[in-house]
Amino acid sequence: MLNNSHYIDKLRSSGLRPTKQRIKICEILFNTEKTFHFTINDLVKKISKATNDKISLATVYNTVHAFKKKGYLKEIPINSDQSYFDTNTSHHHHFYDENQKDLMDIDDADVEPVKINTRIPGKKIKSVEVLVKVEDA
Amino acid sequence: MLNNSHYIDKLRSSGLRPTKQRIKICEILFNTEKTFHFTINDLVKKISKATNDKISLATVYNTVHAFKKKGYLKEIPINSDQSYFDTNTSHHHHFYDENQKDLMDIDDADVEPVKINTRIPGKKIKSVEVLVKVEDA
DNA sequence: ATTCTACATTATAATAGTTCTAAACTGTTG
DNA sequence: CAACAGTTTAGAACTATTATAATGTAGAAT
Repeated sequence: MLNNSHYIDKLRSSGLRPTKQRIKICEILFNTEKTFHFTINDLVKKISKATNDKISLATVYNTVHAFKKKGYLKEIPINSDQSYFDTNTSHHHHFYDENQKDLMDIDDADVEPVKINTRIPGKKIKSVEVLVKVEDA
Repeated sequence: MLNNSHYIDKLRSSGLRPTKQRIKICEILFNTEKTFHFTINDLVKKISKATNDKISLATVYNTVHAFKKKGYLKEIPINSDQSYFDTNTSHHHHFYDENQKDLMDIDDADVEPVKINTRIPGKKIKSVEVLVKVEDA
């Protein structure tokens, strides 16, 4: 509950009303040194640890989608039974450990830029995402 | 309904009993020149077009998972409300058109090999998959 | 400050994809 | 052919997510 004015400004400037639920979720998602990955379920757990006032599940979904739309979160393409989100919105790719079901960033310096030498007429590239699946050696 | 003995052998040799349901699904998935992408729902529709004896939804799921496990199908990592499968099990990447919700192969010759210059200790790379999201230009 | 209004939150219901269950069925082996 | 393990099946159950509609609230206008 340090300095929320930053989040309030951020929310307001992107056209989102700074409600106490959104501010709390900002604190949980963005008050850390390190970025991290989470599912909605993870986030709900973090929220209930962090506060006594519970936030409705619908609001959690709404907020995560709103933040994704505003570019504060990225969704990671992975086939899983649930969606994964990333607080690291800079360009980078992922390792996915199928044994531990663990998702890790790959430092962008460790991936050669992916060149796609073909295009689809009338379409432009929106993103290029690499998922490296790993397993026990 | 051409020559099923091929599928029967294939199934038997991978430890799957060649039931009429599995053979029918093999015909639908593998009797084509071109490989293709499908969801479970797509497959169910194809089946009901192709045969009068309906196959239970549970069997479709079971069979697709069995075929995936045996390496006859690949699942494509994409966040969608449903799972996408690919009868093309060779190495290649995908375009995903978010407007049309259309998934397309990228010819492997059109993608520079993706170099990952880092490793996770104790893990080996199982696959490297590139998903190129496109949108209306 | 009070009122107004559009935006947010909420509990709950609804939906959709997928998995589970347990009974009936069938391919294979002896 | 008998026996058994693997398979299919319908339907129930489960899970993640979205929709609904009533209530609440932030910010602007008065």
